[in-house]
Amino acid sequence: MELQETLRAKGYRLTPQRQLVLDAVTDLGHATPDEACAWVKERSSAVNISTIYRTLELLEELGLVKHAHLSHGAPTYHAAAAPEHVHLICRVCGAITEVPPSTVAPLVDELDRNHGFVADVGHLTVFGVCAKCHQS
Amino acid sequence: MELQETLRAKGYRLTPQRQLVLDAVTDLGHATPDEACAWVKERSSAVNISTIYRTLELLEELGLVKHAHLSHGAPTYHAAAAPEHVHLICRVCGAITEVPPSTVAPLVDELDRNHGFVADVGHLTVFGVCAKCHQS
DNA sequence: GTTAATGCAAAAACTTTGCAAACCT
DNA sequence: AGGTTTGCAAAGTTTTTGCATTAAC
Repeated sequence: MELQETLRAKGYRLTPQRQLVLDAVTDLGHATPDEACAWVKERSSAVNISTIYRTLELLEELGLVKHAHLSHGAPTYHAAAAPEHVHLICRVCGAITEVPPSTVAPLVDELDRNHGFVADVGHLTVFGVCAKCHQS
Repeated sequence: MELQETLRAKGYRLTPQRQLVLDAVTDLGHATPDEACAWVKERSSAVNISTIYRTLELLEELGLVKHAHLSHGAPTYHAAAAPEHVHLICRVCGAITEVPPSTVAPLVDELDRNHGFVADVGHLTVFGVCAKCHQS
């Protein structure tokens, strides 16, 4: 689905800024508002930081991006078009690994059956220690 | 283990403020720095918000509290002494449910076996829609 | 008496808001 | 043309830092 169609379906307009912000998030994989802003600045004229915030909020409303609070402070956005994935974050080295949702399918089933809770897998983040750091 | 012993083992001192902050987190179950500050203010003389921040950081270093990024922005702390639990957060009504770690044991095993990733269950948060909100 | 910890105030980081000018359709 | 979106600047939040004073040991 084109960005323009999605926007116009709700009376919004396609602007270069909106396309750029979506491109930034898609290309970066994970991006804070600041990082997205920097990405845009590198390859086009700068987009104001407040526009970045407004655009990310809009894109999230449209379901094109999602956000999670991965690190300390800033929220991290990623494109919803990307295949859903679970984040593994190493607390020692900070590395972010992605694993397929099938990994957590049993958990999702369990929560649904026993708690009536429908988990949003695309938003799931597991903190811990990665293989590399666990050796030391 | 007493708070005082734990502190002194590392050359730190026990102060009323530190005891109060730990009490706040323990009693509240989940608390943002601001909420902990309010709790203290209600039953004792006020503790400066910067002291709250410094104390939470210290208590976390000592392993007495842990934090997660549950909501938008503010980190949420909980006592490490409390039994470990997984947080289920409903994106519709905001309700926080706690479930025992056994629920996610299969997932934890899987991540360890296939990715060498040792998950920190006490820090695990699952976003989704709770039973109540899912009906509508 | 030493050294660590607190409170205060100022700064830093992050996010939101109002409004005139510019742009999309 | 008409309504939406942007950039700018200012204000709001949340968190951190420096330093003199106070308190723990």
